[in-house]
Amino acid sequence: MSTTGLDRRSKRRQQTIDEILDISIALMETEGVAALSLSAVARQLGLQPPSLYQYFPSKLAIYDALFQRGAEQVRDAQRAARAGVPIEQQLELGITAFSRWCMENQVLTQLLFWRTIPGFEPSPEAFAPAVDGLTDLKSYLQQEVDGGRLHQEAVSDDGLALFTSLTAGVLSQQLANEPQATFERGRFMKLMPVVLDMFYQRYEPTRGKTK
Amino acid sequence: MSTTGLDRRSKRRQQTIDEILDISIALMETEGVAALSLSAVARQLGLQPPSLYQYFPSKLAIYDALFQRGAEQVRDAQRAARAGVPIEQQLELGITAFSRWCMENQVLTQLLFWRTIPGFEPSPEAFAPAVDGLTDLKSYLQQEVDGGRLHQEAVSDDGLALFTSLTAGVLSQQLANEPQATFERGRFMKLMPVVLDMFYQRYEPTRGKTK
DNA sequence: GAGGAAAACCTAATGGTCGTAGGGAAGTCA
DNA sequence: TGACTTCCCTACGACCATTAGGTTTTCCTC
Repeated sequence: MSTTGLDRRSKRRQQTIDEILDISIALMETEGVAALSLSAVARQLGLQPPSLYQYFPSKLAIYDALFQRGAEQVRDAQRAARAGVPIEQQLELGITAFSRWCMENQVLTQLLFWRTIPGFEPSPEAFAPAVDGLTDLKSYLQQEVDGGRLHQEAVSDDGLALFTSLTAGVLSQQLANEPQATFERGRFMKLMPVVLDMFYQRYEPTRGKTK
Repeated sequence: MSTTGLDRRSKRRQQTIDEILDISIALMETEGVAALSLSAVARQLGLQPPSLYQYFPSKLAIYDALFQRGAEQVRDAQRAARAGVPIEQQLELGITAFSRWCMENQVLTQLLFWRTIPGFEPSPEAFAPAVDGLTDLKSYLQQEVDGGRLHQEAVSDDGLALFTSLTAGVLSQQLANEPQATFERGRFMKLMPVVLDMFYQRYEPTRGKTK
């Protein structure tokens, strides 16, 4: 009773914040990630531009919130895809979920994996879920090592860097050269299983010398 | 005699154009590729901003000229590296030259391989040298196929897409996560020979089934 | 319900951006 | 010298992010 008002107000506030982020994403989809305009957001929201400063201290703060949102979403999408699945399938399903999410959220993907917004660097808080994702990846690779499906070296720094490079490469090419494609039909996206396969071959457990 | 004046003038003009491009690159290096400001360029050049429109019809035209310049440079850097070298080394040397150029020209690399400038799409003219580069790559892969060092499939559309994805991936990760590194010391860059090796393994000529 | 605090929103203004219009000065050629 | 082109300028319009400071609305307490 005594807190209903406060709840009500802060709820409404959160609603507005979400709305700002939604509108921002929509605008970036049509105008480009770096072309986000606070005035345009305010216009769509029926507010005057300075009013947005009630919710975000600057334009970069909006990018930061979007970064965090994206990092959380892509992390959770992978976790959801891996939940309740046999261990030896988890890595592949995670990659698939990752790829699909990226294609369906290209704006956020660009923000997350290419750092091209002048002056923007994610805050530690916004970056935390991205670290989670990397930790998840490491633990799943470790599972594969423990299960005898990957060589020990796969979880080394080089192994991880290679893994992320392979996936980021396919993603990067798809976004830059054929962004309008869907996840299913992307010319580059369909290479995702291929590079995963190549990774497994490189870190074959039996004769897994890394040169 | 009669044309000295004209030559003189057009030479001076070309000089100014080059100067504008040089200043633009320098500014983008410190401020970010998307943060290029015509006013700032004019300031450094000792001109008023509108005067730049004598040399470029718009800001995007500057990006276009830079795109072309970058595409030419990276193509020629690779060609130079491969000139007069045994065939079986050309591909690797080309990749090395490519990687080095990209690390030393990150601004242009970003413009070439990530398309993140709102509203910018390279003109066919600016894109031409990039097509050359891809044609070069194709012919060198074909050489490797003919020399019995790669399977026929390596020059298929998938093979090419895979090749560019592998290299773009390493590059992408390096630029996004460790841009201040040099070519020699980059955590991801040193994976370039690794992914090249993986490519050769995937398209081994003897038992080269592509699954 | 009335009073007061806090939140939400506003207008006005600063200083920056790109790009256009139109005019003057300098260089070039007959 | 006179005509023509190129170069550069000032002035302007339309946008942008952000700050300052005032007003209205909303909500809680009394």
